[in-house]
Amino acid sequence: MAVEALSSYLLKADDASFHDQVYDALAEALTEGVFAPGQSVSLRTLASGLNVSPMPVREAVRRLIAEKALELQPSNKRLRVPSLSEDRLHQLAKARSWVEPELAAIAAIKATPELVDTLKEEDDTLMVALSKGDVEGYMKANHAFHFHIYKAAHADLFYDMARTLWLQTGPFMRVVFNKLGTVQLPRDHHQELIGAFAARDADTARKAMAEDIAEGMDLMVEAVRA
Amino acid sequence: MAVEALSSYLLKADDASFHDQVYDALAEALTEGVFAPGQSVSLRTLASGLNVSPMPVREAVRRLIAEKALELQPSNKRLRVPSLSEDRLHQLAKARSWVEPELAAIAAIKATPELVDTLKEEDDTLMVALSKGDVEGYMKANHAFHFHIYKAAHADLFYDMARTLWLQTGPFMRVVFNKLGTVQLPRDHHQELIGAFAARDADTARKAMAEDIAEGMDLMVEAVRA
DNA sequence: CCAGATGATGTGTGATCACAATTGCCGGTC
DNA sequence: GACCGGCAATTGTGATCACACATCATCTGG
Repeated sequence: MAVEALSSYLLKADDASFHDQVYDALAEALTEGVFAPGQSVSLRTLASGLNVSPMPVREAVRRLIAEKALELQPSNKRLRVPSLSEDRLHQLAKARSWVEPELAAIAAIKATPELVDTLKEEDDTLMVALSKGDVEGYMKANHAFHFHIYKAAHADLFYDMARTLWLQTGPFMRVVFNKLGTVQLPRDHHQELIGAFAARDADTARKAMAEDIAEGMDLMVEAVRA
Repeated sequence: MAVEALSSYLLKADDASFHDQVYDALAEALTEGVFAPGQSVSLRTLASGLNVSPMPVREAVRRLIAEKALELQPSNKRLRVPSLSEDRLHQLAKARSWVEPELAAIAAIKATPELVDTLKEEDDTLMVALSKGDVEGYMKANHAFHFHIYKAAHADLFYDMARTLWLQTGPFMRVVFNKLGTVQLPRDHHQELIGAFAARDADTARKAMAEDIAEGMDLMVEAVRA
């Protein structure tokens, strides 16, 4: 994977420290599947790719390791992107199937018309990407759709759990979606979700989100098995 | 809190890197409530308390921040132990009430006679501590009891979620228990759990664990509210 | 006697150097 | 041509230094 392209993920925010910026950049890159599962990376390579010294990268990476978005190979002590086992995928699916519906339910209660509008927009851009076969655009829009909801729940701990879970799911999501193509991508239950938020119906939101995730993860389990 | 006493938490394991040892030491100290909520700490202080340079402490602390066991004050950018809000406590309670019963259910299916024996022993030492009014002993034994179960589930992701949640619950658990004294400490549902593991009954294990946690967390919510 | 300025101390952050271990490459041997 | 030994480059880790900023104490001026 082109490490040189990493610098484009660095957004200028002078108030934030370097390692925070580096963390954000790497987190986004991982979530969007820039890195392949099993790919090995190195502090110095990342550092030069991001035009910073290895120091802030070390701290950002340490955090990503804590979140299991990266790992140190036990033998080498060398850095790499985790390759996903079917067992771990199942655990991720289970965890996501609990956390994210929960967030959806909380958000539904607190839902505002503004949120509903935003979600409609995000869903539109998602549909456009879907029809154009744009995998990257689909992933970005889908990510945005979900996390606008989660953010609206104002439940920091759950939000962060969801963020971490996506961080771990990201690297091979890309692989799976590239293999499948957008044709087979699920239509999701986004309309159902939007309706639930408009009606502030927590139960429907929870159920719709649960099904949305279950379908998506089933797709990945199938793809990984092959 | 006496930072000098920190070195006793450092267990000699030459194969592990310094920052791992430092992390383990700080994690255990946090789980056992050595640090008070809201207490501010510093890299150099911790480093000298652990007889290492600030470098490995930085990485260990970075990881603990990622796990929300420590935090950087937004104003100062200074390090401190998070003080717990009632809202966050509720989220912790909800998360624990899902993850840990789940782990108990998985562990029950895989339970061995050895596990049951170990749990019986742990419960005995817990009862002894309880009768002696030994808060610290109670907390250690309770921790050991729960995590022997979770370990037996062999579900890394869930195990780590539980570990992180305890890390966050630790600092003020001590405060609450000190305030309450061992007299009011819940008898727990440990016997029920042991029975479920002996019978490899997942549903009973899940239910018993759920009640165990619910009661414990209710106690803390009450104490925090006061 | 007290308030506000000023210095000293402590803080997190980042860069750089040193080091042991591992990896990868290149040339030589069988 | 395949295999193996040895050297160079790369890796993560830890220590140390420099810096900007916040905090706290002290001192000065009113």
